[in-house]
Amino acid sequence: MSSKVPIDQLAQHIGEQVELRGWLYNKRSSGKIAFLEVRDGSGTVQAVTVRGKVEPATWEVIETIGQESSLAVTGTVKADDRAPSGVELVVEAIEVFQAVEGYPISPKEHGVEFLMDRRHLWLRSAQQHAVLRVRSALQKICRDYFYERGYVLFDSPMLTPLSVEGTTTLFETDYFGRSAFLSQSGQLYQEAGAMAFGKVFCFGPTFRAEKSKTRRHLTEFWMLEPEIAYATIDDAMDVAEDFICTVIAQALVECRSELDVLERDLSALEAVQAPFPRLHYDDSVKLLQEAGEEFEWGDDFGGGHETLLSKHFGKPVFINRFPARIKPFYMEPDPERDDLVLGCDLIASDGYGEIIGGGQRIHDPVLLESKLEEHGLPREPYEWYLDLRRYGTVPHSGFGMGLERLVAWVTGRPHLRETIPFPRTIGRLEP
RNA sequence: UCCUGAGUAGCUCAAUUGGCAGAGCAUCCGGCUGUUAACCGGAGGGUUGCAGGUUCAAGUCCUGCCUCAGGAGCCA
Repeated sequence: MSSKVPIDQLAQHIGEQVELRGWLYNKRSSGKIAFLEVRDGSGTVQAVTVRGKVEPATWEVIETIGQESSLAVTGTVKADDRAPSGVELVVEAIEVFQAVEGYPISPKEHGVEFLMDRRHLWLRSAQQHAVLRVRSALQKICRDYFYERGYVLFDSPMLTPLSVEGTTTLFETDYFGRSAFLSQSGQLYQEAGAMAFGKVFCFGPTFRAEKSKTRRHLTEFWMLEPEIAYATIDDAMDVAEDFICTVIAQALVECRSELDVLERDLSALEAVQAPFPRLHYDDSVKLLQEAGEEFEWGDDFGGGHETLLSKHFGKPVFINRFPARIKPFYMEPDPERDDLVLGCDLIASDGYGEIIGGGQRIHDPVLLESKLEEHGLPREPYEWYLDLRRYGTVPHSGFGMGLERLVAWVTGRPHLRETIPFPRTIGRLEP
């Protein structure tokens, strides 16, 4: 009786008879010998068959089945240097669940639109498979980081009656005759959580109806948002720095085989070591101007500026103290400069752009009320938010990290659409 | 919304100055006992994105439209 063993465990079963259940990834045949590349979700392995050493019916099956046929293969595990993974399976029997003909995605090159239209199948390809495994691992690493440090997972709602950052475009939906919005950030609710639990975080999807058409944007993306009571902007930067260093270091260990498949240059990730430079906004303006960029004080960074700053330092860099007028209403003013707020962005290395945005929130109720008014926001929907300042207010800080940008950075993918199973972009809602 | 580029076989692409629409892969047939996106021989496969125009002749030139890409704006 053969045992069922996942492909990534085969090396521990050399000499044993096992049964694999999976799909045909590719096939090479040479008249009297055939090589079936079989995948089962955990990995791929080469199964070898020699004509005359299996039943004629089995050989007939091998000759005719196409890519992505579902099958169970029984055979003996053998170590062989000629096999791509160092291990191969000597076939004794094959059971075909479905013989497939005409699988659309061949092992050759394809265009973006063709692949995106078949995203539900593209996921099976080795590289896409590796990227999404890294995404899965990173989500666990991120959650564990905060669980292990006393944070409480505190889920923010997806449906909200208000916009967090007044200016941004929101997806509007009908809510039993009222208007509701898909959340663009869980932060405001995290502030309520921080006042209840001290340290909280949320990790879920967020939505932006921006008409962005670049490799750095999705309309639905996942954001991790910690919020900490009795914390300043410098505390927030300390947490963000340690968090990123820990996550990258752990990913280098846990995702090594996936990063090999993706041919990621590991030295770029190994360079992610604390401390990260903390650049005052004023100094970033000077730096960009000295580099010959057309950048005025008060401008926000574009993709090119972020790339330039991260290349200059060769590691992630914080920019902090931003002009108040380019940041949302809830940012705490800089006590030393009333035209600045205590906001910070973390720019990833390798040109992957802003992966964290955060800062210190206003804790004074009177100041918060005046900022709401300044930004032209209605007071009524924010009454509960003002309550947080009326009853036991404290200085508090937090940040938001875009998961897809982290995954793109770690895996070295150039485009965010490959870092989530089914990306949502302007112009694409299917599949 | 703006700018730039692309659209030719199922897929990825070529086609000189406007002059017979091609290749590789995939598919089908045949060959090969160690292949690594296997290889070798053969076959089938086209309304050149759509509509109009110029010309003896348009994949190629002109006008309009559609779709896609990635950059700007906006942002994680």
